[in-house]
Amino acid sequence: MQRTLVKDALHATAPTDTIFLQGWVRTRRDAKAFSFVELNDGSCLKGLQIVVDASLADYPAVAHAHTGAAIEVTGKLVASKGAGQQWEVVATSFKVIGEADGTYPLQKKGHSLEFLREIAHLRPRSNLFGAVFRVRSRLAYAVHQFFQERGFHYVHPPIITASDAEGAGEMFRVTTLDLENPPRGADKHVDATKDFFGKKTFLTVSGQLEAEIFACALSNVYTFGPTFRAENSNTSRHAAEFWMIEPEVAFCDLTGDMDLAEEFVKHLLRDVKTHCAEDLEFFGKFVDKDLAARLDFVLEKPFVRCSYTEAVEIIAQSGKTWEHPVSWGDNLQAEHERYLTEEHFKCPVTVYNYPRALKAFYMRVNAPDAQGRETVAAMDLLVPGIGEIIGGSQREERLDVLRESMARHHLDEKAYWWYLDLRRYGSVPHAGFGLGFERMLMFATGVANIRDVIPFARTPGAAEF
RNA sequence: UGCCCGGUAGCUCAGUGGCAGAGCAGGUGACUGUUAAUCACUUGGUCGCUGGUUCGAUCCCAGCCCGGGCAGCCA
Repeated sequence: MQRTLVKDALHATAPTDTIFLQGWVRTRRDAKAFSFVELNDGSCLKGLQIVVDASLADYPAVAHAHTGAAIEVTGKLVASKGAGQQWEVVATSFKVIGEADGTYPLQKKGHSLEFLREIAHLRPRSNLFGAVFRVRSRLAYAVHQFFQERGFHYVHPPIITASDAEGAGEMFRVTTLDLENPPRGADKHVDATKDFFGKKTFLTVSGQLEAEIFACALSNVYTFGPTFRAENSNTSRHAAEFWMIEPEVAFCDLTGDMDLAEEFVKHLLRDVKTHCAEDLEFFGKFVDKDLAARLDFVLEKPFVRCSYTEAVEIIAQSGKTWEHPVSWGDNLQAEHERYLTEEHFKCPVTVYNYPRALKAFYMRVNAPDAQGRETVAAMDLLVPGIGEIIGGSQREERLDVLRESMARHHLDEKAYWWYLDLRRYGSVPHAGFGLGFERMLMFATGVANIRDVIPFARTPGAAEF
């Protein structure tokens, strides 16, 4: 018999004589003559109430249907006599497929997020994590939908790379060399030419440089895949392995890039709001009371755009005492970014045109300002509660300027020969950005820790599961 | 990596320099419709680890381990 998902059963418009369900027991309530079993199959937040009469031949099985047990139920879908739900199933058959005894760690009571992280193999069965991972799935779909509908092509840059995408942080080394006894050259250093790829290789920290190649051929492209950073970062917004989306657009300047970023963020939030309404309502109730208001607010208003130079002035004139006072040329600190987006503008803010010295070599150099200060066409999108969610730039398409920037960063042109070739043959203005998928998910759900929006978090000292 | 907070039953937590506590979960029973059901009874402990102080340490001290928060770095 065909299985019906709880989600579909709950949306029934009429009673059904026979329905077949499979799932896991969330809770059970026994009376003298019958039991209530709440069945959840992950298809949606809510469970379906199963009523098992004590006269049923299968009734003894109910005693084994503890919280967490896997069950199969056949029965009639009927209007519930109780107050809490529209539909319930009166069982005609009730089978326990996989028992769960009293050591099952998930209880009906609330658990701390820290505890649930330690049982990452079971936490998807909780209300909160079921909701998180349904939203994660939908959000990934919305990413593809947004770009595909706009004529962007999905490209797959390599996970293993020899190019040290400068400025993006520490990299994980990939090697098959014997670490106990590596081959050494005449200079006693480890001989990387003996390694699997004949050179030093790493896990990618960004697919951007490769995406530029494809943008300069297919015009509009995006990547969406895992990204690795070996920084020893211990914060609620950093993971060593995360998913990143990197669109790259040919014939596009920084303004077009900021437009795309804003449209993209709004599309994702709008989509989740439409298609994950029940899960978002749950987050609004138990995770972040202001979630719904914040999402509406973000969708309604245009994001503020503010140049780095203006931002520095706003921060200086705020009248606040800063742990790190800022003057032109300094990096904006977390406290400054938070002030801009949470207090001053109370809105997502795109800060653009950063000092050249602070940013990566590939960013396009702007004309100096009246005081002769050099900036690059970079932008960061800051959102309340999280901070930087997007970082992007227009890329330097002029060969001579790019070579000068590389020299400033002490980069070897030979290692970037193919990147320079793009500027030699049919070079065009182009721009792109990177959006941290998990940070977007945090923003969309209100979940405060990145470890709780990724199935199995990889952070310094932690790679369980 | 730095600074700060924490670790007591399966979970959430209280507590004390002198026999280890509650609620929930588990078990037994009761209950004619429950919704984190309720009620009665009940099982359950290396008080993170190691060392020190003490007649006596779960409690005080030191080191270590683990978890969390913030900062830096970033998406």
